[in-house]
Amino acid sequence: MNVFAALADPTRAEIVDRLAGGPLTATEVVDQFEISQPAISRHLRVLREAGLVTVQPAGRQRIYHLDPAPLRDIDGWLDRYRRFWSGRLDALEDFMDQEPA
Amino acid sequence: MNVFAALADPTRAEIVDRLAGGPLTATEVVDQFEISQPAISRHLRVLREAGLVTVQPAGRQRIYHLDPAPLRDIDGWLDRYRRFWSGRLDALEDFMDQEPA
DNA sequence: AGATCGTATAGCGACTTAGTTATACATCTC
DNA sequence: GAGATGTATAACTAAGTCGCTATACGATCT
Repeated sequence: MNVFAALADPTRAEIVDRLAGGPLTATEVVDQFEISQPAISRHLRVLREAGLVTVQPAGRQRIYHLDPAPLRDIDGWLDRYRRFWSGRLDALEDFMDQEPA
Repeated sequence: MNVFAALADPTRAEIVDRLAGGPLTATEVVDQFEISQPAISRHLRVLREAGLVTVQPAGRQRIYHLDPAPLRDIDGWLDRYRRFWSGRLDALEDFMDQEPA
């Protein structure tokens, strides 16, 4: 559901990162981390529920693919804030005119 | 610390959204939500610790400003994934053409 | 069919989180 | 200085999360 929550866990963020390099089976993901297979399975479930990955069954294996849609959503959400760092000086100035404690 | 974790809470995400419209005192933030003042105070603390807001004391008030730096960081992190939705067919192909062991 | 493999789920414990009310504390007003 | 105001912290509770081990279950192999 909440993509930010799904990405908040460092293990999950790293799984997403690895899947950016191409699909992986569940076991291949397990092999890249120190934690147990059930723990990875659960992370994959959370990523699935967040829409960040899709599964393609292949016999007894599950091939996990990155689904970039939620990341694109975040990119869109960031649009509201880009003015703060995209060279609009008035926004920057607006942001700057304070005395940090 | 973890910006994603800070943004995972819907109340905090909305506080960030409101601060994009300009600085607000703690009380002004409290007035925009149904939850208690201490709850908001804690959310503001989390946002502060995540670097998403800065505080400027003004007498007994605290003026909270959005700090876009962590959002810019997310924007940078997304660079690794933009190829997935920015129409580059070779990247898509790159992503498709593999046969996991 | 029976064993094995790949993966998911169940159930538990330790820890964290988000809310509450009560209270502390500094600042302002009188 | 005394009271009020703005904000943060403390103490607690309910609920969620993340790890583990044990186990279930379908797919494959023999």
